[in-house]
Amino acid sequence: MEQHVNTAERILETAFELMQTRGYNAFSYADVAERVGIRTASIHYHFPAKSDLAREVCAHYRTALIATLAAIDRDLTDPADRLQRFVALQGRGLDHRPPMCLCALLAAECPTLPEEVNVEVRGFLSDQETWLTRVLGDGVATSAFCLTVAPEDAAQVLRAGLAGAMLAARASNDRTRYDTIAQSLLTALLRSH
Amino acid sequence: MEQHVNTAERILETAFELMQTRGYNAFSYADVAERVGIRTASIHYHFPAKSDLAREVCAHYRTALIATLAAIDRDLTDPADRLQRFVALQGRGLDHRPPMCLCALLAAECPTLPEEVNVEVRGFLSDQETWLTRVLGDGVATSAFCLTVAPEDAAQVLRAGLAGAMLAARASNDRTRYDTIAQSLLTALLRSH
DNA sequence: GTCTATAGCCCGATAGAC
DNA sequence: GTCTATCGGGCTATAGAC
Repeated sequence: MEQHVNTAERILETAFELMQTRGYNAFSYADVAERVGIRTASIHYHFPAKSDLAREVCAHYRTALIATLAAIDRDLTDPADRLQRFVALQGRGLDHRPPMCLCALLAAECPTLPEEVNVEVRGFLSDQETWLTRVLGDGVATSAFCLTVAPEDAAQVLRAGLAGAMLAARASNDRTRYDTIAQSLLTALLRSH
Repeated sequence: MEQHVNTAERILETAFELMQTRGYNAFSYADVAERVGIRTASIHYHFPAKSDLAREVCAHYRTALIATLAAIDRDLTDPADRLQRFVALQGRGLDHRPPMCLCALLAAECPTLPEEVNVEVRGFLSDQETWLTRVLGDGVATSAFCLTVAPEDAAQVLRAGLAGAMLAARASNDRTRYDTIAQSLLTALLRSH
């Protein structure tokens, strides 16, 4: 019988939380089943293979990322404000744990990931860098700030720095590390006139 | 009978290469045994548990890192040159694969790592940031360059950025990405007078 | 759609012969 | 020190009852 709250959705949400904390290789169908309150065989009904589940988790949250970026564009106009909001949203970790971007975690596992998941990871990176490049370019065009490198290079530096900051924050179990590094990074990248 | 070339050393070297490419969870004693040309039981003789092997791999290469940093200090005096050398050495990947720092990879697995390995990962981060802070501080003191943030903050930004750059390079399977991001990062951080 | 049961594999680890 | 043999467990995945 179909659950009142869609089972596939609950599986996706649970798998996302596990992947965001443990990555792909270190979570199992048994972990998901236990949390959702079903058996592993039921997960296979909705997602035949683990790679299917992981791919759909990525696709689901890439869509959410795109929506988040669109919301930033809608709510704020100043490029510097948009960047601050982006940094802050990335910094919202699960519960009270350090923040972690699914994309950054999976990037570390790339050589052992199913190719279809790797495709999503590269898409994640591309989505973020495309948006960052545009916002950074806008900032230069409107003289909101100036850059010492090209917008597309600054975008890659910013995204890489935030990913490294999340890893450092989780490794040292210190949430504040992300914010410290993120703000220093913005200070170093963006110059007011 | 003891091997002509110490078996424990060969195990350590092989385990290091596997950990640098796959991380901790995705390599097995079987992988190491096959490459070294022995049986898994023989590895257990030298390293009783997998956590023992991983800890010793980390300790071994932390020592190598310290030696490398000391060599940079010995060979070069200009702080900017020292930073460039640091970036270049980190960028030397295995074979023709993208560069990857053992520490950055393991940081992604922290929540699933044996605590004794986590201790080494934090030590790795600390070693690098201590050295970078000193070199960056030297650069400011000798007016070789100036910083827009405190040396300890710039050190964290630099290390995080390089870690993120390695992950991006490996995810997109593009070695040049590391160099591009690293140079942009240095350009943004260091200002000449 | 969810279950029980199980296949088949890989894993880390140990016992004991040599 | 290295081997063979094996244990116990976790994993992904499937078959088939309900």
